[in-house]
This record gives sequence, structure tokens and C-alpha cells, in this order.
Amino acid sequence: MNQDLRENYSYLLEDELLVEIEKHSLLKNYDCGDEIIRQGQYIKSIPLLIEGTIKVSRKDELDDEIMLYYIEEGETCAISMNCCLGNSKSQILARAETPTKLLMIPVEYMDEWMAKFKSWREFVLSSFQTRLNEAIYTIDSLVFLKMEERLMQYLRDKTKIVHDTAINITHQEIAKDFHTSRVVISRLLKKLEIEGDVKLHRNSIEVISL
DNA sequence: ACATTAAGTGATT
DNA sequence: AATCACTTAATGT
Repeated sequence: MNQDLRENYSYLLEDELLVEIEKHSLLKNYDCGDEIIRQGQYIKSIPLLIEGTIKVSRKDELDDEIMLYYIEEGETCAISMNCCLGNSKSQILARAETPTKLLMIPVEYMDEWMAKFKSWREFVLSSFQTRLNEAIYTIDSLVFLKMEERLMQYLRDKTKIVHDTAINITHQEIAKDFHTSRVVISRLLKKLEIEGDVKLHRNSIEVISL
């Protein structure tokens, strides 16, 4: 029946389950740029990607989109599963990045399959895990950029106080001020040094770009 | 020379 | 980002 399904999922999901999926899912095709899931919409089936790439994003109060992540072949959308399970509105917007082929699985089967098929349970769980990890990573990097700016500001302020471009301070002491670990500060400072904003010495930091 | 403390790094969560 | 574990560099005794 469905060659594509087998190609992408046979190593992940057991045969019996694949048959079930074939029986109950609906094959859909999208062209580049097509909206698959709109923000605020209720989701009644979860997508299983067969071919193509989907960009998942979120719109803020204004109109600009914030890209959350991509879904590629052999993956599913953890957020849409979450919406299904909670029967809540979609918080996200999914758009086909390339021509896309996917299977829509009606929500009703989620529960049944979760109980019946170990492979399905693992697949769903690992999807959640992967997604969550990526989300954490994304958030961290945003905070990280803020930290770098804060650190630079902090150093500049210090030079004003000391009336010197060289500040006598250890990474550990800075870490305390920032409520973070010494390792994090060391890494940030190292980066600033590579970027040429600062010169590092033992027990002191020289601020280059004031 | 040896010990102590500061700083750098990679891997993991 | 945080933490661990470990290495390397600088300094003091």
C-alpha cells in the first residue's frame, strides 16, 4: 500500500502498527508555503511526516514569526500531540517549507496505540524528549546572548569606578555577582576576548572596547 | 619542588 | 545554562 510509510517508519514502528496507520490515516500533500496548522485552530489529527520539511513557528502580538523548530522526515510534531491530548487550541503555526507529504492520524487512535504498541509509546515519548531538549537549548542561547551583553556592561561600569581599563577581579567573583557559575563566566569572557572586546589576565581583566 | 588557587575545556544534563 | 571532572597556568611558601 504505502511504500513511503514503510521506508520511513519500518525501523521505528512495528508492522502491526504500520498496518493500523495505513488503515486509519489520511495522506495529505502540501506545496511549499502551505499552512498545515494555523495558530488558534483545534487539532483533530496528528501529522506523521513522510516527505519534506515543516517549519513550526509562533506568532507574537505583532505580526512577526518566531521560528521554533523544523520537523523532518520520520518525525512528528510533539506540540500538536500535546494539543490533541489536552484537546486545546494550537499555540503554533505549521507551514510546509518544501513540498510535503504527510499522514494525518486521527486523535482517537492515540490512546489505543499508546497502550497497545510499545514502539508507538517510545516514538511519542522520544519525540517529546527531543523537542523539549531543543526548546531548552533555544531558550538558553537567548538568555546566553543577554548575559554576554550584561557582562560587557558590567565590565565597562567597573572601569569607570576604578578609572582604569584594567579591573582586578576573578571570574569567580563576577560569577557571584551574576548568580551563576565560574565556568559560565570564564566561557563568556573567553568569547569576549576572542571577539577583541577584552583581554584576560590572571586576577584581572583589561577592557578594550569601552 | 610542592601546594594552592585561578582559569580553560569537554562532556553531560 | 549549570555542573562535573579534569587539565593547565600562575603564584606563593
